[in-house]
Amino acid sequence: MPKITPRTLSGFMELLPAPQQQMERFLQTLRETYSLYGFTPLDTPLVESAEILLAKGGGETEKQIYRFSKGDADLALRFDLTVPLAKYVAMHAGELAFPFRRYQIGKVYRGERAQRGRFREFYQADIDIIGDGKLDIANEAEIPAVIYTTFIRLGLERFQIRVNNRKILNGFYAMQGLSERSGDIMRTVDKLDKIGPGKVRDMLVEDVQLTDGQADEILKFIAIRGSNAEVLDALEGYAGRNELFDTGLEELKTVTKYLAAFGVPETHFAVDLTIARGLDYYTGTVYETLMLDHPEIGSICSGGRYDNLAEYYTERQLPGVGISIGATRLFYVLQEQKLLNDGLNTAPAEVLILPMTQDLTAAAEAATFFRGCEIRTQLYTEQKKFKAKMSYADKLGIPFVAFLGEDEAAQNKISLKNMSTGEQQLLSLTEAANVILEDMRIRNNGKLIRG
RNA sequence: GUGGGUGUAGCGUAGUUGGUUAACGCGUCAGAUUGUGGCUCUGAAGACCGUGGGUUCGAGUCCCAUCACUCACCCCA
Repeated sequence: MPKITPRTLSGFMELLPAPQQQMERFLQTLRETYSLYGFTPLDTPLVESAEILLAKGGGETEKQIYRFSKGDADLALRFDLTVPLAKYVAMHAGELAFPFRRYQIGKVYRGERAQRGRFREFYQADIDIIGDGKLDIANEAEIPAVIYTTFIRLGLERFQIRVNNRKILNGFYAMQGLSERSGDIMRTVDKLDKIGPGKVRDMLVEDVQLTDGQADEILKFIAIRGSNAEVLDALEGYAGRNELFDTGLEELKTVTKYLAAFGVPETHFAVDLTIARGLDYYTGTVYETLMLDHPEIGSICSGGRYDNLAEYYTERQLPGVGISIGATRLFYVLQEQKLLNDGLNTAPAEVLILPMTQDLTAAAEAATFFRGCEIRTQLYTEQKKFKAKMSYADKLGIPFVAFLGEDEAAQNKISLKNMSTGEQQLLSLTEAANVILEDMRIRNNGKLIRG
């Protein structure tokens, strides 16, 4: 029979068992940290009616979304987790307690060309806080604090959360009489790090069609750098000329102040007037997070404040603030840079039971006993050569092997072998379980971590 | 969507101006070692050189097409 060559589509990540184990642990850290901050988990369907997902219409979403039909239904795969959240909150507004704080970790789909660190199917790990009618500015400082803690817990040090405020940008452009073209300008200015100020100026003049004077004003504005206090000081120089700008500046000052109280050290966040990206529904504070040693990968986490989350689905005014970690991209970078915690055991079990007899009863009973002790246990059931069985444990990195042959059975014991030291003892099941549990504690620095 | 690059055992690669049995490492399997893995040694299996066509006495090598992958742009996590 002719075979179909197995392949995985480009832009779709598929891992071997050991890295998958690391991925699960990675996602688990995200869940634990999010819930530490009082966010509740949410899951929504991967597939939604195209009408819902494309309510906003136009733009990149329309071009990149996976859309298909099944019978008469016009369906699509979710493009992000924010739109499904908007639908969910609009639908259940009457039943939810506001401010509604939810986290969601799920796969999203974008039909674009895959690239290094850019996937077509990837995990987003979102947190959002949705208010009913109003939402206090303090939330805009708490969100990056969650991100800070998450990254620290993942063992990362070299990252920086960059913060800006769209009101400042829009207010500033309004001062220049450029409100109409603020989107184009922001997108151009955002490339500053990549292409440099000279090129940005050229693009502003040629593509966005600004006058030389306007371009120079913008360049001068985005050239404002320094410590957060210095940047805020410099912005004061523009105050009093535009109401929106002044509001934005007040917000940015407040966010900066609260960030410290939420435990984010100044080393890990920076006011940066060039960041503006993210989806265009952001109306206030915006965030973006970079790995300092790998800026070329781009943002691994971004978000911001939006004033009306569910405007396409309800009359109810639902302002919110949220952020999204590109979990697949982040995992990919960590794996590539060998920043994942490789010290932790990625084996599927702590102990492998090797029966040496045809009858597996005693071995199955031993497995049941270990599992009852909360020890992850595998039973090797195949009648293979001893060498092959040992080799199986070795390849999977299983720390202990328990032999169960006639000698052991006669004494109602097992031979427990520690695969890293080679040490082997004849023990009762209870004794063996204690040895394994003790070893797990040592390997995990005193904490009993399973899986 | 636009523009470059690359396709050779499971994986990573070599392959001269076109020349006869396509090479190497890792991995796999077997044996040295029938109740002891990793390390070592010995041996084996495994590739119609992405696919289709063309040029040529002769194509892994040159040309065209096609598909796949990949990088950059757009956009974005």
